[in-house]
Amino acid sequence: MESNVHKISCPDCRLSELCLPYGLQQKEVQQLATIVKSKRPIHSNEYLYLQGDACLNLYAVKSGSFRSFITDDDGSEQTIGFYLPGELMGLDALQHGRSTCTIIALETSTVCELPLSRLNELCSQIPNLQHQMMRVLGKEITSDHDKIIMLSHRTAKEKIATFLLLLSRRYAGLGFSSTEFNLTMSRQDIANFLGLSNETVSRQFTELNKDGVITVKQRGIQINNMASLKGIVKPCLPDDQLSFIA
Amino acid sequence: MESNVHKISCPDCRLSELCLPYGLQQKEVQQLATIVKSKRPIHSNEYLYLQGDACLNLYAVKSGSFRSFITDDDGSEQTIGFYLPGELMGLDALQHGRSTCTIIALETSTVCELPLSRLNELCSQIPNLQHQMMRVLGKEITSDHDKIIMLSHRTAKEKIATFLLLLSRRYAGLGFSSTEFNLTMSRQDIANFLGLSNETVSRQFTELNKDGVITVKQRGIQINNMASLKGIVKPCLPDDQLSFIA
DNA sequence: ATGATACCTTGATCTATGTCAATAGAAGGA
DNA sequence: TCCTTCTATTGACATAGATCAAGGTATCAT
Repeated sequence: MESNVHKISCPDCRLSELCLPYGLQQKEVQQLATIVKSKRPIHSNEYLYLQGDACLNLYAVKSGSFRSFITDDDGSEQTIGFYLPGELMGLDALQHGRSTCTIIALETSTVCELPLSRLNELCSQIPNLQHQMMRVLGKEITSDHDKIIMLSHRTAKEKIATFLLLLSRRYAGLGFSSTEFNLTMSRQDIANFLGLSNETVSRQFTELNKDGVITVKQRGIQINNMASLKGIVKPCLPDDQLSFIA
Repeated sequence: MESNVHKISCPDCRLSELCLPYGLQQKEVQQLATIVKSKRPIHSNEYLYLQGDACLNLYAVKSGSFRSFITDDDGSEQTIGFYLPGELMGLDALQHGRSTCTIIALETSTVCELPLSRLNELCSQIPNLQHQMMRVLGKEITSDHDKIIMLSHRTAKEKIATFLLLLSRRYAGLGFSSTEFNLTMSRQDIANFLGLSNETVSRQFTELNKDGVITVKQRGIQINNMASLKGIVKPCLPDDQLSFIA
């Protein structure tokens, strides 16, 4: 079973600037790498962990993408967020060591596992790492606040435009095209995430397509007019604050 | 100016079980107390800090209550949360040391100030404190997730019922009545927080009052039928998970 | 007390978005 | 390739809640 665990080298990882090692000195990154475990690939629709599971690790996305959602007692699901490479999952379990949501792979994906116990020890020894953890947690909180604003004060069109714009930025940050990408999640997932019906999501995509702002071919998205897209999003997001949605 | 800063004694504070000292040993609580500063009272409508301010402290509510909100570039406000005694403010600034929201007192209130630099040092020395910080941050995150669910998947009536139920629980946790309390925020604040218009909030209060579930006299709330109120809230909140809304 | 101001309630109407229903297109397995 | 299944689109209709407008009620300073 331990054959699934491989040696990891954060210093060589092309995501290290986006992930926990950010801001650490080379020596510190190497220390961090000693506690990181690589896991076997997780296939589409496989769970990373289930709501209620004991969860004593953080997980960094190495490749692929994930969706997190909370299941109500009545069985209904609420998508909380999507995760792309370099982003950290498992912060929801920090409170009680028990996950409060389920995380599922949207495509074949890989993750790095960081045991919280070891990570906490290391934080005591490496002030930079402690600071970086605080930054990451602070970012999660401000990103959640942005989601709260979006859900309560934006129209369907604004929500879709914001969603696309943020994906665009996140892909760009990963070195991919900011104007052409494939959605790894279904319309239903997007709808649920944005607090809309899937029909409304579909109609908004169609409209943006008709207006020439984007070209939609199923899950393939091409942004033709970035300025218009930004114009739809409320001016409350001054460009550099668009980093949310995790 | 330093006359505003008083010695503080966490070990004697009746809120210590709700606040950061929770789970710490007596000696550790005393260590924590050495870095805590008491501040002069903050009056109604005074700011604790403004969005964009450098903010290198956490603040614990000692008495009174606060509202936090984010202001868009177009000037519109979104209330993010309300804070009661024992709760921590300032977590939004952890990412960049700069606050992302404004916090305003809803009544004359007092706070304890914790410099982040000192707090981080102390976390390195006291593993229990480090864990408690993680728990607090984890709680903030799960509480934000609950807000996200509420905003995107609940009706106006469910939102109001949830809001009242959670206030009730928080007051109960503070040793106050769970069935009778005064709202310290306006209808407008509640509406904005829940993503509703103030008219809708007003109508929902009126309806709950007519149905005998609660008695509303302006800002005075009396819960007459706790069971009905819980019945309105979706079953997704299994009683002990109602601890959110900060 | 009195007036001014802010807050709250209530009613009438409008609209964005949800819901229901049917169709169409992709994807995957035999 | 064809059939099944899942996903996405489109249309018709219903409705929760927003908006607009008016009136009522506290609160507060003078």
